Amino acid sequence: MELLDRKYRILQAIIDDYILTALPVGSRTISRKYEQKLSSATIRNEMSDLEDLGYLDSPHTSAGRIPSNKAYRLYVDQMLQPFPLSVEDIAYIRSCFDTRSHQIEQISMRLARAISGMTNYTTAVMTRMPRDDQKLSHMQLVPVADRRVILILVTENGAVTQTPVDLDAAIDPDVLYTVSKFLSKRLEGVPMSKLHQSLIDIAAGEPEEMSKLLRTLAAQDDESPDVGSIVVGGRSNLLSYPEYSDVEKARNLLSVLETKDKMISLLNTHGEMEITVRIGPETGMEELKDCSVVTASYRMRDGRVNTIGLIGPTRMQYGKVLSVLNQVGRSLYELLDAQDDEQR
Amino acid sequence: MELLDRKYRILQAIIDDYILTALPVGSRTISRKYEQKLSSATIRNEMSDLEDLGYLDSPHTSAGRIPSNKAYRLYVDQMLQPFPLSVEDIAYIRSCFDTRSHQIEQISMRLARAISGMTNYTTAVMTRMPRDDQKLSHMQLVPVADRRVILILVTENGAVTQTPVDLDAAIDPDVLYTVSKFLSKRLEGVPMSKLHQSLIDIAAGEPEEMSKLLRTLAAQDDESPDVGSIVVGGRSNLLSYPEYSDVEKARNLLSVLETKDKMISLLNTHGEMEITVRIGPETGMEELKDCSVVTASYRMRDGRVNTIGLIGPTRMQYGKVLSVLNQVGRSLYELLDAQDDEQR
DNA sequence: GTTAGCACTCGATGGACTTGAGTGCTAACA
DNA sequence: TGTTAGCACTCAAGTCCATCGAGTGCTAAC
Repeated sequence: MELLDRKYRILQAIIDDYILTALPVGSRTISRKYEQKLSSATIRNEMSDLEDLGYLDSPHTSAGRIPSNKAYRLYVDQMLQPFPLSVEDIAYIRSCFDTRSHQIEQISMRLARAISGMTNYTTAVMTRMPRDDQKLSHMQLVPVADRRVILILVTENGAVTQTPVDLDAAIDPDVLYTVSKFLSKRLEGVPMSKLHQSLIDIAAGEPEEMSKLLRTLAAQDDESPDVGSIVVGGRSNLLSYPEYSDVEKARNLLSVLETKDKMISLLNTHGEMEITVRIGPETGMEELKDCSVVTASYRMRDGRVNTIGLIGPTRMQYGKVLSVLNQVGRSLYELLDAQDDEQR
Repeated sequence: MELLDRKYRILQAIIDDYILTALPVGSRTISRKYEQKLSSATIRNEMSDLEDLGYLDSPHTSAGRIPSNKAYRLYVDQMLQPFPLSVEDIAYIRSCFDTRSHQIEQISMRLARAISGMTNYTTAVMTRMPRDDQKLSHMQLVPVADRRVILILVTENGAVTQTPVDLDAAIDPDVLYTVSKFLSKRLEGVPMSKLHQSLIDIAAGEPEEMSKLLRTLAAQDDESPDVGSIVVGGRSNLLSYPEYSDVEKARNLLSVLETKDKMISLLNTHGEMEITVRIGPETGMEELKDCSVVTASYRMRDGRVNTIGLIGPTRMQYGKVLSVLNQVGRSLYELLDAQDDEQR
C-alpha cells in the first residue's frame, strides 16, 4: 500500500505541475521539485506504470507526460486540497451581492465579472425560473399607452415578471385596476404553469369584452420562457491560455459561448446546491473536448435558480475554482439570511 | 485630369482587392485583374506615385502595397458603390423587428445576431434613453411584497422604465394605487430629468409618512441610468480574420468588447439618423488602431436611441456594411409607420 | 526495490540555400 | 511624353540539415 501511496503522490505532483505550466512533465522535474528523496529513474518507473494504468499520456517519446482525463477525474474527486481565498477575494465576492441594486441581470453581470477576474476563466451566469412549483400571489395591469399595458405577475415567494401586452381596445386605468384586483383574487395560489388555462377558464364565464381581454392575456403569458438571462463574462481570459493559441480552437469555443442553446444545455444541471465538475468529453460537447466546465446552482428565496458555470482548459485550477464557487454560495446565503433578519 | 482618374481607378482596384484577400497587392495583379489595358510597369509607376501621396504603404520592398488609412477614408467618402442586398438578407433584417415580442433586449439580440451573420463582423447594439427631452406621462406603484414595490414610469412618448424599490414600511395596495394616481396627476408633464427634484418638492408639503415614501422614491429614481443595455453579437467572427490570428491582438479586442465604458464611448456618437465610419486611429482607441467601427443611430418613437456599431478590420467590406445598416434603418421606420397606421 | 549509466528518440532551434513575388530603374518605342 | 519590356535587386517564406537538449527505456550494479 505504501507503493500505491507513492504513485498517488507522484501523480498528484504531475497534475499540479502541469496545471501550473501547461508543459509536459518529465521525471527529473518531479524528482527535483516534488520528491527529492527519489531519483528520476525511480520516478520514471512509476510514471511508466501510471501510463499503463491510463492516468498519463505522452505526446511523444521524448517529451514528458501529461495527465489524462481519467487523471483529472481522480484529482478532482480525491486529491483536491482546499485553496484558501484571500480576504480581498472574499470581500470582492460579497460586494457583488451586497448592494441596493436589485436588478437580477446586474447582479449576474457583476458576479460573472468578479469570478472571471479572480479565476481568470470564463464565467456564465444563468437565471432560470422553474414555473412548476411557483404559485401566483397577485397580478396587476399597468397602462402605458392607449392600447398597451404591462402585465405584472408576482409569485408567492416574491418573484416578479413583467410582460408588455397589446390590447385590442383602450381600457380605462381604473377599470384595469379593478380587473387586476378581481383576477388577483381569483388566481391567487394558482400554479404558474396552470395560469394560462385558468385565465381561459375564467374567460369562459365572463361577458364578451372581459373575455377577450383575458384571452389576450392568456396568449401572452403562454410564451414566457423558463430560462431567463444568460450572462457571460471574461471571454477574453480564454485567449490567455496556450491551449487556445490556435485561433480556430478559440473561435469554436467563443462560438459555443454565443449559442444560447448550447449554453443552456451546459448550464442545465439538475442537482441544486451542489458543484459539478465535467472534464473534457464529460461535457458531452465535441467543441469542449479539451475544456472543463464547473457548474454550481443556487436556489434563491424567490424560487429562481441561478447557475454559475466556469469554462476553462482541462488543466483548470480546480482547487481555486471550487473555493470561489463555495464562497459564492456562502456569501449568497449569508445575504439571504440577513434579509430574513431584516424582514423579521 | 485623365491621369488623376486612372490613379483613382487603380487605387480603388487595390483597395477592393486588399479587402477581398488581405494580401498585399502587386502591380501584376492589378494589371491582370483590373486594368488589362495597362502593363504592370505602368501600374508600378502609378503605385509609386500613390505611395508618395500617402495612399499606399508597402510592408517591405518586395511585397505588394496595402492601402493606408487615408486611402480607406477616401474609399469610404467617395468610392463606395452601392452593394445590393439579397432578398433573403432584407427579409432577414425585417424579421428582426417584425414580431410580437416587445422586449427591447430581445430585439437588440436578434439584430446583433442578424447583422453579424450577414456581414461576418461583430455587432454591438446599445439602447440609450436620453432623459432630457422626455416628460412623464404617469407613474404607478405595484406591490410585490410587504415592503417592496415596483416603480413604473411611463413617459409621454410611451417609454417605460421599471425599478424595484424597498420601502421602510408596508403600505396597503389600495393606498399605493391612490398615491400613484395622485403623483401621476401632480407630475404629469414634468421632464424626467427634473423628476427627482419634483418628488422632493412635493414631499415637503405632505405629512410625515407620505413624505418619507416620496423621498424613498426620489432616492431610487436618481440612480436610474441613461445608458440601458449593450448587447454584443458575433464575437467569434473576429477570429476568422487573419489580422487577428495573433492571439494577443484578438484578446485585446475581445477585452474592449467586454469593457462597458469603452463600448459606451465607442457607441456614443452624437449625430442621429446618420451612419458614421471611423477608421483605425479615428476610433480614438489604441486597441482599435487597426479596426474600423461603423455606427448608426436610430431614434425610436418612444424616445429611446438605438445605436448599432459594427467592428471589424480596417479592410472592412464597407459597401456591404453600409447597405445593411441602411436597410436596418429602412426596415425600422417601415415598422414604425406600420404601427402608426395600426394605431390610427 | 532503487539507482547510475547509457543509448536512443524526437521536437525545437537556427543557419544556409532556394524560390518567387514584387519593386525600381533604364532604355527603347509609339 | 506616356507606355512598356527587360533586368537587376530585395526580401519573406519555405526547405533542408545539423545540432541541441529534454526526456525515455533498459540494463546492470548496489
